[in-house]
Amino acid sequence: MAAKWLAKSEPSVYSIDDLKKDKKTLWTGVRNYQARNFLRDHWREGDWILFYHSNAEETGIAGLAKVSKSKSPDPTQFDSKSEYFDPKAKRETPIWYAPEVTFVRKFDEVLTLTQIKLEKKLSTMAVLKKGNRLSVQPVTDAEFNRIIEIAGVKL
DNA sequence: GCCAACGTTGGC
DNA sequence: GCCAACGTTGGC
Repeated sequence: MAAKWLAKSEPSVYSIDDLKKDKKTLWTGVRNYQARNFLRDHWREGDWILFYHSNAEETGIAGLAKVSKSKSPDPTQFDSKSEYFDPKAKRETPIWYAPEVTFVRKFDEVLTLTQIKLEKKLSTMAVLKKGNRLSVQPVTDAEFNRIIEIAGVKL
């Protein structure tokens, strides 16, 4: 069965609307080892992604995407002009990974962090843990299904 | 803009 | 390997 993930992005940097417009994108710029391990070792083609807007006017889950290509090295680590450039990374030994992510849909309304906090069935979500800054987090089937239900999405 | 919580760096 | 200093994340 396909795994489920939550991935954070600041909408001022890259929003669900940007993904809708682009249809797909490489999930570049993750520079945290724990998050990197999820991207490199666990994201598989067909996995679901909850697109989370952080540092936003409306913080919360803004839509749905899918992993369309896994295990792809993040090209920005090799680009000396990129803010994500990593001089330690070599093409034959990449450090950072950027799976390709494809737009599925935008929620009619953002499922806000406030709503998530109020929802009993979502109380287990990693994103609610105090001080959890991980930009990539696993989501359980139960959590995912409840979110989809609240958002009124039929898959 | 503030600041708590966390991850990373680097001296020892 | 310890840990203080520093930088970043992200909610508010």
